[in-house]
This record gives sequence, structure tokens and C-alpha cells, in this order.
Amino acid sequence: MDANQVEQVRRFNRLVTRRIGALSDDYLSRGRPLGEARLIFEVTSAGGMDLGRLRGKLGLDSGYMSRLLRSLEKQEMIEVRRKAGDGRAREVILTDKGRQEFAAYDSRSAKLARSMLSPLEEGQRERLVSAMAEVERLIRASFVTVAEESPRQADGRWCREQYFAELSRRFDGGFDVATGDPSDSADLLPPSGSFVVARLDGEPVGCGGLKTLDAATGEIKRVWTSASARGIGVAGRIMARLEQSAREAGFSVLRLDTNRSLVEAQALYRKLGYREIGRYNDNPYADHFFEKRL
Amino acid sequence: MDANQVEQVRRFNRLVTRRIGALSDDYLSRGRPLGEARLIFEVTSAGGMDLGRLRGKLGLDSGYMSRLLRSLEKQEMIEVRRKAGDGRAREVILTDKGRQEFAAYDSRSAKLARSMLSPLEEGQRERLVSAMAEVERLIRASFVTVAEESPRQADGRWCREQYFAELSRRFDGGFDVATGDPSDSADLLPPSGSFVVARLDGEPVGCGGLKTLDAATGEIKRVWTSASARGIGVAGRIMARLEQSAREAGFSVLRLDTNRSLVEAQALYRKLGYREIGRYNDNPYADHFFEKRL
DNA sequence: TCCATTACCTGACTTTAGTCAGATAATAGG
DNA sequence: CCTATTATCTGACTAAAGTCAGGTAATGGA
Repeated sequence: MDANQVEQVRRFNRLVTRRIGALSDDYLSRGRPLGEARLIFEVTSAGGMDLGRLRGKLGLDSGYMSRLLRSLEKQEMIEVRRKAGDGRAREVILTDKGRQEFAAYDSRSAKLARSMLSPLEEGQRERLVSAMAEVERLIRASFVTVAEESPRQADGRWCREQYFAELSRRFDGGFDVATGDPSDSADLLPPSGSFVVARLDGEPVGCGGLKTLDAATGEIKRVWTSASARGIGVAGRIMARLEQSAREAGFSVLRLDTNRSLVEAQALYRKLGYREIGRYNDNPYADHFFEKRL
Repeated sequence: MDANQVEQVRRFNRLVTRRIGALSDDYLSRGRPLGEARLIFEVTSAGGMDLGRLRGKLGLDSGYMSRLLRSLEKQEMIEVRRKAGDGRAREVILTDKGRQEFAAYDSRSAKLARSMLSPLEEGQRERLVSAMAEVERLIRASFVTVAEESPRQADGRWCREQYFAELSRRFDGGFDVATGDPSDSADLLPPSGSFVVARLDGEPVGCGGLKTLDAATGEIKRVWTSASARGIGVAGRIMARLEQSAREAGFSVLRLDTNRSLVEAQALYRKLGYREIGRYNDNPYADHFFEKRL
């Protein structure tokens, strides 16, 4: 990246944090500590939430968050109750009063947005809005992390379920996990395999796995990106990470299989240097097979 | 403006303040309280400053700021000394150590920018940087204010000087104020005239005047936009404001003259509904004349 | 010269934000 | 059933941020 790009990003960061940042805090705090305001905002926009998820999203210490919750409870903005199905975990919901409060935030935030648009002419508005959308997408992309995780933990399992659900939707005639690939998380566990999860703000938005076929050959499995995070290079980064793991594991060849209906996936594999080979397994759902030498 | 535009702006504001805002604070605080960091940053970028001005810029309580200053003095980052000419007021300057410290902030801010670019591919980087530039320009545009001011105060005079300087640069054979239009600020004073200044963050970036030709006819004069603020609709907003004043003053017709070398100006006038007419004065620098019925 | 004003400083305070070390209760896995 | 783990809470702390009521010294105008 060149120095002008860095300079532009710095100017942008300065402008935006100074100006919009200060303004939004003003608009949104409504005489309430910012921590509480952020919490109530986050809860509303999801319409109730597990504490754990909330903590991850806001990046708060569990003790601190607990105190924020007690304070909002005392103000009757929220209710915290046991979560059905797991008595340890709890979840927050807004009371009626909390919903009213949120409505107030909401209207102030809309007002701030309008105050930015209204001095502009229609053409400028359109350009601003579309440039903002572009910046938003790309900044989200730049905040995606890809890290090795256990395929057995909740988020890993969730990702694979999403993956299977997508296959069912897209394959002609649906998809049945047991038929397609009876093996599962065991193959993706170290030391013989690995599993990575892509996250954005703590939320899983993609995954991918690597398993051993033989001492020199690894196989890429379960590469998936959530609909909300497509088109921003997540799958490419998952693949890069898996290839790195494969090199570290001493594989010299990577293989993968896929279905004709997953056209974007095939395009990605080709772009990354995979070339099509003949069938190497008896997966009934697979009809395209790829290989890459590392 | 439509609801989708407002929604996009809100999403953008949220994203950018939460994410970039929090990150920049992190990057820039360098183990020092944010207040001190902001203070040192502000002092450096202006290269020394009066306390009063600084207080205004940072929006701090005088007691709080005083303590920040003492702390930075103890760390030998700054020196605070009596201001020459007024023994009550004082001014801050950076020590050598303070300048080094600033250099460190500077490099961290560049690092933050790089950390946003580096996860992206080159094509994405280019798109991000150009979208950021667009957002920056248009947000700046949306923060421009246009208000009536006295043409005789320092900023108003400065704007008109800039305007004349530009005419000298652009007209073939230069420009001499006395020849071009001997009348000046008197014509632009209420009640027979008016004068508006466009500002961005308090700095003047444009101006425009309205004078009386006869009871029914006003004349637009001295419409200028600073080079730093072109292409973001400042002149259009100045014109809109002057036309509003003209209506309030009871004029039914507006006239203006201009020179063939000011092509953007002519394009703007046409766009705003002015049509070209014959010469109505003997300004030797003018060769195009326009009129609009209000 | 006197007095109100201005510019800043000090001390005493409060609130917000955040950390850390246990405590408690439910659950999952063997 | 036992044990380790997980999810949350509580108490005891600290640092930063901000407020407020005086206090001092210089200034400017009557």
C-alpha cells in the first residue's frame, strides 16, 4: 500500500472521529452514561440478547457489565432472566419503558443523519450515501479476523450447520449430511486436522476446515461464508489461513471437492491456483475436484 | 432525502464511531490519559497556542485543563509561559521531548491506517481509499455554514482580498480593483445590501455580496470560493442565500456581470436559472451579463 | 486610584469506566 | 454421582474525567 493511501485513511479517521464521533456521543447519550446507552442500543437492535453475546459485542468486563445491567434494571429499562435451556446463562430484554427510551435514541440518531444530508443537494446526497456504503463494506472487511478454533464449540458447530443448510438449499434434490460426508468434527481436530472461524465483531461469519487424506495430502472442507459477509474476501482469507496450516502440517498437496451449483466457490479455487482433477473420492454430492501443490 | 439515505448514514455513523473511534483512542493514547494525548496533539498541530483557544477547541473545564497542563509540564512535554502583551493570559509550547512524543503519535496513527488497509487486497484498498476521499469531501461540504456577516470585519475583508487576488491571476492582463469596481464594502452593508460568508470549522471558505441597483433590481457581487473548498457546492449555497436576501429585500430581478475566463461561474449561473443579457454597466473587466427574475 | 472583569489556578468533590479476585449456581461429560 | 467447566454476580479496588466553589494576579475603564 502506498503512502498516499495511508494519508487518506488517516485524514478520514481524523475527520470522522473528531466530527461524527463527538456529535454522535452527544446525540446518543441522553444524560445517561455512554456505557448504558451503548448497552441499551445494542440490546434493542437485536431485540433481546444473551449476556455472553452482548459482552462480546461491547467488549466489556463481565463484572462491569453486570453492574450496568443492575443499574438499567433499577431504572426499569430492561429485564434480565434465566435463559430457557441453560440455567447458567441469562438474557436481556427491554421493558416497555426501555423500548420508549430506545425510540428516543432512534429519533435522535435519525436527526443527526438528516442534519448531515440536508445541507447537500440531491446529487451530492446520492454520492455521499453510496460512498458511505462502500466505506462501510470495506471497513467491515478489514475488521474480519480469521483464527483457528475448535470445530466442536458452539460457534464452530453453528457455522457448519449453516454450511449444511446452504447446501440443502442450493443442491438440486437437497443434501443429507450423513450421505455426503459421515465424518465430521473429529477429522478437523488437531493434530490431524484444523478448523478456522472468521469473525466480525465477535460474530462468526465464516469457517473452513482442513483434514488429512494421507501424509502428504490435505483436504479442504466446509468452507463457508455467511450471506451478510459475502463479497468482501472472507472466503479468500479462510483459504489462505488453511493453506498456511497445511504447509505447517507438512502437506505438499491440497485437494477439495465441490458441487456444480457452487459456482462462486469454483471461481475462487481457480483464482487461488487450484486446478481441476478427476474424482478422488466417492462423495455423491461432489462432481468437481480440485488440487493445488503447495 | 429518503429514508434509505438516512438509514445508510446512520449505519455509517455507527460503524465508524464505534470502530474507528475506539481504535484511534487506543492507538493514540500511548499509555497516557486521552485528555493529555488530545491536548498534546492539538498543541502540536498548531505549534503552540493560547490556553483560552485551546480550552475552546477541546471543550474542557478550566480547572481540568489546568491540571492536565501541570501533569504534562511535570513530564516535560510542554512549557506554559506568560503571554507577551497580556500578563493574565498564558500560552503553551512543546518542548523537544514533547515534539518527539508527537512524532510517536504520528507514527502510531499511520500504523492504525495501515492496519485497516493491510487485510484488504489491492483492488479493495483502492476502492476504500477513493470512497473515503469522497465521503470526506462531502462531509466537509455538509459542515459548511453560510451566514450573513459584516463585509468590514477581518474575515470578510480577507475573503474579498482573496477574490481580487484570484481575478488578478485569472484575467488576461490582470485586474485592478479601482478600475473594476471602485465601490466596495459600503454597497454591501445593510439595509441597501448584504454580505454572506461561508465557513468550515470557523475558517472562512467563501463569500458573496448583494447590492442595490434600483428599487426592483439587485446585483450579485464578489462570489468567491476558496480553492480548498471547491467542488462541494459552496458557491451554490452562497447564491441561494443571496437570492433569499434579495427576495426579502423586495427585489424582483437579480443581475450580475462576469468575465469570460470564469467559466465555472458562468456554468453555475446558467444552472441556477440566470440567462445572459446585454451589457448593463461599463465595468471594463466584464464581458458577460446575466439576469434572473425572482 | 479603585473596582469589576478576565484568565488562570487550587482543593475538594462526584461520576464514569474499568479491573481483578473470589463466590455461586447450573451444566456437561465421564 | 463426581468433577471440571461455564456463565454470571459481588465486593473491593483504581484511574480518568469532569464539576464547582473559591482564590490570585493582571488588566481596563470610570
